[in-house]
Amino acid sequence: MVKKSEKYDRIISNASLLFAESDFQSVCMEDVASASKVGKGTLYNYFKSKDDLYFSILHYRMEKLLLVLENAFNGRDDFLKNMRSLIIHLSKFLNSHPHFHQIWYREEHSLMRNGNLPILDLKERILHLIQEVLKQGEKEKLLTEDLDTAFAAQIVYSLINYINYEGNPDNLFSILMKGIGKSGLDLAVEYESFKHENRK
Amino acid sequence: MVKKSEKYDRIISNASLLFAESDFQSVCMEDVASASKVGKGTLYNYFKSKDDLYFSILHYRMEKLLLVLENAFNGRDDFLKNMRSLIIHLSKFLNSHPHFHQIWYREEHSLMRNGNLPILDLKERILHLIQEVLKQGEKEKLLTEDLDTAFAAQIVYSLINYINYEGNPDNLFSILMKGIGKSGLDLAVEYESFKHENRK
Amino acid sequence: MVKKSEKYDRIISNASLLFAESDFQSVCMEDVASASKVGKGTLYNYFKSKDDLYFSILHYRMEKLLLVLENAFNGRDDFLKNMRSLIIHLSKFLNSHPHFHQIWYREEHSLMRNGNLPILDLKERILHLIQEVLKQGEKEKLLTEDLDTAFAAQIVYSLINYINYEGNPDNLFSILMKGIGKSGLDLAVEYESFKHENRK
Amino acid sequence: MVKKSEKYDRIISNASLLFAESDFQSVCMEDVASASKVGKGTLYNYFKSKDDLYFSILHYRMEKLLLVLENAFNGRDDFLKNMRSLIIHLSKFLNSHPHFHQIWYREEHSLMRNGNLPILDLKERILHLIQEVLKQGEKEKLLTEDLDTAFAAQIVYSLINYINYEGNPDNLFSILMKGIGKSGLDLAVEYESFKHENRK
DNA sequence: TATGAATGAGAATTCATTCAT
DNA sequence: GATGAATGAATTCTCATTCAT
Repeated sequence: MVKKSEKYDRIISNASLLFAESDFQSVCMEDVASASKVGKGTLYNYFKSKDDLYFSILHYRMEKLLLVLENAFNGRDDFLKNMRSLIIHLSKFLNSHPHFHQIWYREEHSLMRNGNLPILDLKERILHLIQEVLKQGEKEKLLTEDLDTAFAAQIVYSLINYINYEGNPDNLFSILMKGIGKSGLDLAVEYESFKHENRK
Repeated sequence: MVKKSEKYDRIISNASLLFAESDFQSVCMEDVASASKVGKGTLYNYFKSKDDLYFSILHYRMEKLLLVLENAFNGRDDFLKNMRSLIIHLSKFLNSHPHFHQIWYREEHSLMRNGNLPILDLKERILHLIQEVLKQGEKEKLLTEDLDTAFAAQIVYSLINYINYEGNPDNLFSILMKGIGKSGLDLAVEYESFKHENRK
Repeated sequence: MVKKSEKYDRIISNASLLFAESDFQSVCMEDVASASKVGKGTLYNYFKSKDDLYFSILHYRMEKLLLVLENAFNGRDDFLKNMRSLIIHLSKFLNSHPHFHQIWYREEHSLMRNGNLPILDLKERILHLIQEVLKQGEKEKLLTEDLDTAFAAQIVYSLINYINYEGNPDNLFSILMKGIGKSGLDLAVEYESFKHENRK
Repeated sequence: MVKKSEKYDRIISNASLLFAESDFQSVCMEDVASASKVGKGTLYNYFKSKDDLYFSILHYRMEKLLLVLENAFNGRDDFLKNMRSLIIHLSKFLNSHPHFHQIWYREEHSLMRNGNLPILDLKERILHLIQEVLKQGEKEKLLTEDLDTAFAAQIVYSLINYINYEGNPDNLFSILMKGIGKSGLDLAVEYESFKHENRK
């Protein structure tokens, strides 16, 4: 599913740039074609329609992101390590594909409205993965008792879109950790020292 | 600037609904006109262009929202009361104008890109207001020392879009309060009890 | 139903010419528009689509033709007079609208295939009218006994398309009259002398 | 010219079906290729263009039809036998190639317009053959005196398209025979009895 | 010879905007 | 002011044809 021709990749990349710069309707297929150095008709050999192209960008990247996150999450490590790994890989991925990031953010709502099932499924799987990490934290008694992990996963997910627009995500996650950590334990502090340790 | 004819209001309201249901390009002036029970040409007596109509929706509502928030914020009350007031009024406003809420969320990014100055200015003023409230909390020594209030205001702002989509915003803000509150103080707990007090 | 704007008429006329000269797909809306001296978009104010325009030509003219034939058929006159009247009016009408005639002929088969109901209905009514005239001839004992008038009407109808391409329709109808007339009576001869009478 | 590869035949057959179902522009070379189980490029080894393919269908079949009719017409037999033979073979041929029949009918007019010479030539030769048979009838004093045989051949030709769409062509030809037969002789009656004889 | 990916000319249709009434 | 018929620029998508393999 992930292996496609080099030309498919090229179109996805160039179209991402254009769609990130302007909105869906302001980008025309002619421009996508010439930016990708292919003929207009060629686009339609790879994508059924403009809509298909647009959603393929999301689907293709989200699929790859999910793979990255699945690799980043390692059940054997402890909660803090896994959480940090998740965040770092996520951050890196979004940095490598800023145009995808922008489109993803923009489409959060309309995706639900339009009911694009394959993409909604990918979103569910990403949320599920985050929740898995949080559940581990719960087991390790590091999180607020009675924390609704599904709800917390949503918050993390919604903050994803905030990462990278503000450079260093550590400030944000420091607040997040304190917010969801057990009172008295002050997870944020541990998280901070944890980072310094790792940097050595 | 805020006082306009009844017809202006009607167009803004009906257009909001349409623009919330579909995206900018999918809504045509003909539909806006007939939904508003005016002729197509009449729209152009009130708005220079379709773009102008679209951004007028944002501007008109954000202007009213700012008024509401300015009234809600009362320097004489204490931080918790003001913060809560802010949140409640915000929540109510967004509930009364769900279509505006949807459009606002959707445009967060493109606003910056397109550099629509009057609207960016309104956004700045809303951010500034939130920051003022946070600064008060800082003065009252209720927040994490060295908290970057501008940054925290951004987080609050970004969470605005999350409110109402998940019903009761209290869970969310409980986490937020803990996240930005001073360690040891556990602002979230105070916030919780504060709510119960007020309900009496 | 028959009263339409002058512009509607103009478009129908000009489009007829173009569609008669080339086939459906070879005519483009741009050409129809400029031939009719209207903007391209204006066509779509009068016709939902290119298909609609095409079939409107048929419908519009067939409706008028039916009116003409209904006026031509006069139950009080005798069979020969009515038949001749029918033929003459038909001939005149097709001469005045040669482009329509060409399109009508071309579409005979595809109409049935595509099941354009309003037009099929008009065709049925034209066939019915011809059959009425033939039934009168039957009553007057001028036709072959046991002649299937529905079938004979079909033959007359199918020969309509032949009229005018060969100038004087009298030769054709002389053969037709002999073919359907009662043996011994030689209707064709009567028909011939009838014409000469009328010319005096 | 008639002998071609098996692949040529296959393409002609499959293309006939498609062109009979839809009109020229609605059939695409891709469909013709896949229906014929050859690659798209291969079509262009057999036919210069789509137009060429289309007219080759007509030409190829009309050429074969002409052969059939030439064999059916036998100067030594009498008029009625030859006429009947002509009709039966024609009827059989059109029954075996219904898709060709449909296309042929549809193109009657545009052929003249487009001036496709090889096909117009074939049409002339078919008309000529019919006329030959009629001339024989004239010699045998079976037809209306002064009948214009060229004109009568045209009528017969134009009725070809009617055959098969209405099952048994005998009713039609009975009328035709009466129409062109000598008065008093009543060719139609002879024709009827002739058929019964032959069936024995 | 056979193939089918690539191409781009071409056509239908939409819709913001204008302007005569 | 209010209207909606007229306009044509702009855009998506199709498909005959080519040509490298």
